[in-house]
Amino acid sequence: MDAPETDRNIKEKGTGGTGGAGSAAPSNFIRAIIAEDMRTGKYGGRLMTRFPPEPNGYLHIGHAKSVCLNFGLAGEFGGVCNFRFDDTNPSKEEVEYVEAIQEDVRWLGFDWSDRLYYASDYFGKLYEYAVELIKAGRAYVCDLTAEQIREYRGTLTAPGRESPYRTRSVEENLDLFERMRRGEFGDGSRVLRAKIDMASGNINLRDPVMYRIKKVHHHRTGDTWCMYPMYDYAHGISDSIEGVTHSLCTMEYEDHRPLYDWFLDVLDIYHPQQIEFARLKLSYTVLSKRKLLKLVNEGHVHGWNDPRMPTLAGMRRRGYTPEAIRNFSERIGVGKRESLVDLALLEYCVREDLNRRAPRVMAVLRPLKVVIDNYPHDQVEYLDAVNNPEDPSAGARKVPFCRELYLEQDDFMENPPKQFFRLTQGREVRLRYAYFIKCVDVVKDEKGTIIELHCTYDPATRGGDAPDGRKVKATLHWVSAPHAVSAEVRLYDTLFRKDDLDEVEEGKDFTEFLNPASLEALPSCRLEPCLGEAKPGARFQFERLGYFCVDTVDSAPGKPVFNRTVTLKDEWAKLRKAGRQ
RNA sequence: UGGGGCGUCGACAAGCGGUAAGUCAGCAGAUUUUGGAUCUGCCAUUCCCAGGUUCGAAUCCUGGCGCCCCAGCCA
Repeated sequence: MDAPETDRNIKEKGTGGTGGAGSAAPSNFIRAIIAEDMRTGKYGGRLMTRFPPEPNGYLHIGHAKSVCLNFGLAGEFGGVCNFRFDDTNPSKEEVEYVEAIQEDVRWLGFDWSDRLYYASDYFGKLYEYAVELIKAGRAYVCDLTAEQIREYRGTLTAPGRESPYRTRSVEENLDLFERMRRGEFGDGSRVLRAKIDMASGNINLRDPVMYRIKKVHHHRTGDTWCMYPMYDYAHGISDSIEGVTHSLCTMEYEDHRPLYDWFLDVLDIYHPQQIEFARLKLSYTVLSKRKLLKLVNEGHVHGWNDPRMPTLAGMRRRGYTPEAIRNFSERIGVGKRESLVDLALLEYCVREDLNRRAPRVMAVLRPLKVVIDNYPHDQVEYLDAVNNPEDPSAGARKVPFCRELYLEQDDFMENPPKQFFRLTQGREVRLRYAYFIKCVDVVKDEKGTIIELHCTYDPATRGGDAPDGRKVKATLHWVSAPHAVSAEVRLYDTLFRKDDLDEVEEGKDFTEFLNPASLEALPSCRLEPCLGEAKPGARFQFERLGYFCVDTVDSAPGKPVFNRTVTLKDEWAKLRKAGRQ
């Protein structure tokens, strides 16, 4: 195998690692194994990993962990990572997925150069190896039905029985296998099996199926084949053909490793090593393609890219950044034990990234009309506002201010608890970048709902500072009523009300724990005028509220729809919540 | 006496015989024109349990206990 060493896997700057001295990346057992193999020259100083998704669904945050691990480690040690679709089961796989998956990995920031492969590229070679195994007396065609094979397999505690077809001659097996290939037999009528050990404690070794007949059109090979190789047979050989050195997969494949090794050993071909790590579990969501598919198919969400989905497509639409996800992948570590990662860690990672880069703007989600009684009727002032206090290079902008404004309904309380230090009657607060105002009157409708506030402002506090040095306890965001842009803003909460959805009691379905309040759409929010022309995908911090991005699907020119990516940390919300309990 | 894996703070996670890193969460305080950000301090005398070896054990040994995975012609 040749070993391209100049390819770069990482488009953007990687996260560093322990490959070099003084790096900050935490160590993990896989990095340690690779470092040791590199040190001893086990593969001639070569490192090749691979990311092998099956194109039968969209990638989710759990896959991101694997992508970051495989591409990240390769980048760190000067190796490469191949992109390979594990497309051995055409009845479940679709081109829609192969395209979406590539887009997701590219978006995450990784580049596989020209190393895009498909297990189906190797169908010919796989067939030849199968013939070789038959000739060596290590594989046979079995006529048992699926049901019979299951019966003969035995149970977890009882050994299996050998198939009556196990002793067929090499000639007969060769003939039958060739005729299987030619399509002479019906689906499910025969399979090719490896001849290993029907009494093995490891059920995977009880003469596993290598090929099954499936007269199904394949998205790449068309109708060339009417039988397809099974994962266990195809995967190790694919790794071997490509010259992979470290084949990383999740823990449930640990029992398959003896089989992975068996095929390569018996065939006596290049032998990569399989290493297993624990798959990611994230609180308040599900990470299994089966469950995600169900959410999509049953309409619990609006597609794979619904912003509430833990798919990369959903998270991207929600406003997550690749940097945040890569950082999250690094922080969670890699181990062998099952663990449930706290959603709060993911949210921390997005906030950390967005805090640095998202321009700040003001947006009022639940508008409450305010009239500044002593402000001139036809006057408009343009006040200076900082775009990002974390980034001076982001500059400043002008924000219009006039007599009629909108404030957030939550920022006014008639009978506030003592911890509430926002606006109330008689109290003075600051309007960000504008003036100190004091509430002098409250207007209600016949039902007693507050519909308007009357305030006075202090002209001497322009910009937000009082020349006499007096302080206010709160600074509120606001928007000029006549200048405001109206837009829909979608607030998201966790998709589920339960943190660990594997802990669902017998007889209950995980969908029973869906959060009915996971989406709240606010149709008429009032935004600062500059937001009218925000481009789809653009991310902002709405001051005091959270990070939002322009929806790429439902926004129209001049009529943006915003998705809340994540809230800001909120002391007041915490106090309120504690007070209720 | 089926096979395999795993058990370190509320959640992740270092540690590899020399006397429990770090991060998130939480709590307290400083600071603040975002109750944001930032900064400080606190948060495992103890590593599933019980024995043993050792001057010394989360790390080694023995025996328990607990959790996860495997009986697709899925991956």
